[in-house]
Amino acid sequence: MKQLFVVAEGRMRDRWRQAFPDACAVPQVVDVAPLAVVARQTVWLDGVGLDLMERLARLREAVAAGYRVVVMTATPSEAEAFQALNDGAVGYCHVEAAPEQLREIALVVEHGGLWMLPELVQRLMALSLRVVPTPAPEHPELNNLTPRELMVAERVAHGASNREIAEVLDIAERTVKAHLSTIFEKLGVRDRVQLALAMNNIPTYTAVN
Amino acid sequence: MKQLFVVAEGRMRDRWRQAFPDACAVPQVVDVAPLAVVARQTVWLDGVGLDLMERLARLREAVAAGYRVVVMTATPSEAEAFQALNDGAVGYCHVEAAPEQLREIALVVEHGGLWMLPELVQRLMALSLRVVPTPAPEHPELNNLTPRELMVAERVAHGASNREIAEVLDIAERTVKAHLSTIFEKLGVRDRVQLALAMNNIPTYTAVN
DNA sequence: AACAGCATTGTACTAAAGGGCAGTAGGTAG
DNA sequence: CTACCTACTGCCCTTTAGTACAATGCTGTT
Repeated sequence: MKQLFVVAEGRMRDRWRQAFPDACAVPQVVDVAPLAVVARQTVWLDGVGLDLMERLARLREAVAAGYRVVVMTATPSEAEAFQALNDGAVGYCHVEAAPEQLREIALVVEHGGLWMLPELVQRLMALSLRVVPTPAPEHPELNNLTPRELMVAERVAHGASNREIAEVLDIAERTVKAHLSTIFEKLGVRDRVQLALAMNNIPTYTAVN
Repeated sequence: MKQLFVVAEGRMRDRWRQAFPDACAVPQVVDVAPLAVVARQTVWLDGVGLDLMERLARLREAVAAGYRVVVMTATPSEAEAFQALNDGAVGYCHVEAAPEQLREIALVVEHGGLWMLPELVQRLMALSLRVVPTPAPEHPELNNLTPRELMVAERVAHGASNREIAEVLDIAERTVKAHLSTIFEKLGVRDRVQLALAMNNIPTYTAVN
């Protein structure tokens, strides 16, 4: 499988050459699109020297042309990564990635996989969990809370300490604790952290082990 | 690379056997963990017959043990997929996937890639874009966290206690605290509750009432 | 070699959090 | 009136959380 490197300066980097001896560099995808008799070829997009819009345009062109596109950058950024993958890229890596790394990436994307920096994968998933139709939305047990308990719970849900809550509600700190104890039991959580997460519809996985 | 299939019923499916003639089935990952002399082995987790919590527990065990985990399901769901990948899985597919497909997936994950149903990839990206571009609540300081610190922070963000984190990461509770102290300072939060909220992009009000 | 950053852990201590027990007080349903 | 719920609070105690100070080992870089 031949690799196509799209570079603004039209220059191949040594690492790419090391990774794929028979790779070739092209200034733009459109130029080679007609030549791509073999469908599903992999295109490596070097964004260095291009601004955001230009890069995006190149990416879309390549994707539209039916290529598998891996976006390379000198300054990996979360936002850019997601943007790229969202626009059809199947990989996002550093321009200076090691040759072995490049070959790994090629292998992955050529077999239908997605490749990005491990940290980004984590971030991406964490973020998605917030917007995905929450499987456990709205605690029904919330209705079992008394008005006063709800006040306390809401403040904990926003990171307030017992002392702060006591001050705002003008009650003793002991009372806040008393409310919290019943709240914990009613909602089936064990401490204020889990309460805060539950109040914000964020799942907690600690019950096991 | 030998494939491990974790199944509740202890039964291999024909398709798996076809894809990997020398694969073996095990009832649970923990049972085989000591045998895994070769690091980074791939584990296929069949969740059929298990409830959500059980599946999650198995997944975490396997991930903690250092395996690459592919979660298989009979009823693919967006939420479950993201959940699984968020908890460290690197693949999510159908239990009845074709043998060729399984081999593709194995290849992808063994080379550091991520594999999931194409539709899910689209959905995932579309969803992330809705939350990522918002520069306001984004914590840029998150990039200042070291890998280890990030691990701890993630767990706290899911409601884990120091002891639990220490157990999972196999370090002293004291070390967890040490990491947390640095995290608090780096992210500008004062305790684990605010950290958990910050990690989930939930605003905190403590100054005002 | 010297140095910085990361990861790790210990002792010891302070401060929150959380719970058990007990008691007061107001309101409401029976 | 009695029983019950909600709200509130005290004392005392245990468990977590979090910090201060100190130290070791490893891994890169200069």
